[in-house]
Formats: sequence, C-alpha cells, structure tokens
Amino acid sequence: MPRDGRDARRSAILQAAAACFAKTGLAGTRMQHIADRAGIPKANLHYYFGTKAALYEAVLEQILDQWLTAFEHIRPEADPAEALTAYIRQKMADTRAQPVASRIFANEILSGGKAIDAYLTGRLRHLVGEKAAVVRGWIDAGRMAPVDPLHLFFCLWANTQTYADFEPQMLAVMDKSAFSEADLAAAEEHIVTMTLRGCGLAPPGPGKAGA
Amino acid sequence: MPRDGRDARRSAILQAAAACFAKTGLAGTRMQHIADRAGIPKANLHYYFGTKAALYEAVLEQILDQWLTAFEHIRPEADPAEALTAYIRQKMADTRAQPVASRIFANEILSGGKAIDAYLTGRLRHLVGEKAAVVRGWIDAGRMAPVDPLHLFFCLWANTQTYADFEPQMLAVMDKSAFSEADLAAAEEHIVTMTLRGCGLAPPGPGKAGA
DNA sequence: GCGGAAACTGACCAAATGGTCAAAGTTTTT
DNA sequence: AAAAACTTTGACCATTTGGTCAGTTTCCGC
Repeated sequence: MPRDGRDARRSAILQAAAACFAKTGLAGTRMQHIADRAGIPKANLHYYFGTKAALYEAVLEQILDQWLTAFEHIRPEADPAEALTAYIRQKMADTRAQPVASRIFANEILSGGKAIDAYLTGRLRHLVGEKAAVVRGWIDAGRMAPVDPLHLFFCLWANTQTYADFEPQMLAVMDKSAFSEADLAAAEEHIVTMTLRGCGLAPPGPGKAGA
Repeated sequence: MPRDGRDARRSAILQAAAACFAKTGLAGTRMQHIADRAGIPKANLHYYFGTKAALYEAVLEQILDQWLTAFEHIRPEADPAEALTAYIRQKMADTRAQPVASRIFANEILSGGKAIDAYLTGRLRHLVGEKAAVVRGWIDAGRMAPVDPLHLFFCLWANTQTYADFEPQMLAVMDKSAFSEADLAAAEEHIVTMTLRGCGLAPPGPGKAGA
C-alpha cells in the first residue's frame, strides 16, 4: 500500500471497527467481523493496531474530542434562548452526522465507562462545571427560569442522543425503516420548543401557543 | 435442590444473568461470568436454561411486560398535567427500582433490537399509537400545547431512562460514587417541571416562576 | 532496476467459549 | 426403603477467539 494509502486504510479500519463496537460493544465485537467489514485479512488489522484494546482506544479517542464542541455555544454573554437553541441544533447535527459515535459512547458507558474514566472525570467534568456556572449566571440574572443546570444538560444529552442510540426502537414504533429528514427536523424542533418553554424562554421562531 | 428451591435458584440465575447482560450485552456476556456471579457451576446454568440465547430470552421476557405499565396513566379523561406527571414519576420509579432492566433494554436496542422485534412492532407500537391518540385528543381539546405526541414519548423515555443507562457518566460529572435519593428526586422534579412547561401546563406543585 | 523498508497475509497457536454428558447426589413418590 | 425422578457437577469436546510469525509482495529513494 502506498504511503498516502496508509491513512486511508487506517481510517477505513477505524470506521469498520466503529461500526462493530457501536453494535456490540468492546467485549461483544470480534476482530474477524471488523476485518470482514473492512475487507482485509484479520492479520492486517493487527499490523495496524496491535490489539483489540488498542484499536478500541483509537476509536474512542477519535470520538471524544468532538463530543464537547457543542458546549461552545453556552457563553455568559450569549442570549440564553439562542445559546440553548444553538446547542441543541449542534447536538442534533452531531447525532445525524455521527450516529455510530453516539452508540459507541453509549455502549462504553453501559459497560461501566472505565475506558473513558479519565475523559469523564477530566475534560468533561471540568467543561460541564464551567457551563453549568454559565447557566446559573443566566438564572441569577433573571434571564431564564431556575432550572438545575446539571439536570438540564443530562436531559439535553439524553434527548439528542436518543435519536441515534434508540433508533431501532423508534423506527419500530413509527413503522419505518429509516428516519426521514422531516422526522429528525421534527425531533429537533420538538426538543428546542420543549427546552425553551421549560426554561421559561419564548421560542424564537413561530412559537406554538400554550394551553 | 428441593422443589421450592427451584424457583429461587431459577430467579437467582436470571438475576445474575440480567446483571451481566446489562453490562456487556448478549454477545459480550460469558456464561462463565453468569455462573460465577450466581455462585454455581456453569453446567448448572445449562441444566436450567439450555443455551445462552434461551437464558437471554428468559431475561428479556421478564422485563418487557413491566415496561409498558406506566402508560396506564395516559387516559383520555385524565387531566393532562396530572397524567404526564404520574407517567414520569412512574417511569422514574421503574428506573430506580430496576436500573438493570433499563440497561438490558438499552443494550438490546443498541445491538439492533432484533431479539425484541416482535415486542417493538407489536405490543409497544400498538400501545404507543393508542396513547399518542390520547395526547392528540388533549391537544385538539385545547387542554395542552400542540406538541408531537410521538416525540414527546421518545423524549420522556430518554429523560427517565438516562438516569439508569448513563449513570456512570453522570456520577463522574457530579464527582459522586452513587446517586443519593435527593439526586434522583431532583432529576424527577426537573423532568416533571420541564415537561409540564413544555406542554404549556402550569406545574401542579410550587412551580418555579419563568423569566 | 535494485536494495532496503514497509505493507501484507496464510497458516498457525494457546486460551477461551458455549455446550455436552455420564456419573453422583437429592428429593419425591410409591 | 426402594424405585423413580429430578438436580448437580467435574471432566470433556468442538469451535471460536485474539494474537503471532515467517514468508511474500509492494513501495520508494537512489
């Protein structure tokens, strides 16, 4: 394989591995499945990544950084309604673009999250603390209703990621084989509307009137 | 083992198996782990349940029925605010009482949900359709804001189950080793408040004022 | 186009895995 | 208390698993 092809193959392997880990987690994934999905012999996997654990960590590393970027919208000087809306839309865009990443994360947490403990108690905790303070600032300034910032974030994560993690359940309920753009757009609007109302902020768009 | 002990051992096995499946899913769980956790030899597992797949199905069956009971609160003649509140509180009680069940369900959906396809497209779809119609009725009667009933349910599931499924993540963020009663009570209040406001329904309790 | 380095892979291995079974132990029935 | 039925278990088996390795092919600077 030519020099330039190395990165291509590496990322092809990472993508195949990601798909497998997303479906069955670390313990449930077989190296042979990853190799088959990547269309290469199993021994070639080990040439690139050594062990399954190393491959798993490589997959995780690729995912985790990107997961925090949406938080950039939560800034003290921003308008709460606009900031929360932007955060939700960003998160939903992530979910659409990288559903597999969300599922890998979900699997890892379900299995205890030990593999990303440093991330959870490090960058994530730090950033969440910071952003919770921003929300608290908005509340203290009377710019939004007094909701618990931590639980607000937890529920926003749950709401946005559920459309990736639990897709098969929703599709079964909706009797569809895949989400349409309209479905995900409706989901996004629903979350935005519910969140803004929940925070005592009038929807910025054509708001649906309350009872 | 005496006749009466049979059921006890069966359910001890089911419980051990549930704990394992919750952590690593079907493919990631080893029969030996279940046996160890149950404190019996592996061969004894197979005496009771034959194969891993059969044991898995037995575990699932035990879980699925109970998962729909909260829907009983969603009745046409009920007050929307009270019904939704009761639904959420019931769901949170389930999550508290059976966090493992929630995680098994999450793992199964993440891995594709094929093992419970009949349940998803059968009982669940049917009941959700029925209850969505109830919500639509409330909306048409002007008793609550016009929110998409399906997405409302999806997000309620996500919000309530996230406290079981993603517990390690939240604990890491909160720098705790376990949820306190107060934590889960706060979570419950948060979801109730956000949902009622989101649906244009004034909180029944001492509501937190909006901005 | 040649020589060394990098990339690839079929064949292989030790350990782990789901599952079987016959023999031994218990409980229940008669 | 003897027989019948049920329960338990250590030893075992075929297959699968993650991982290795030596030999081959491909690449790239010279």
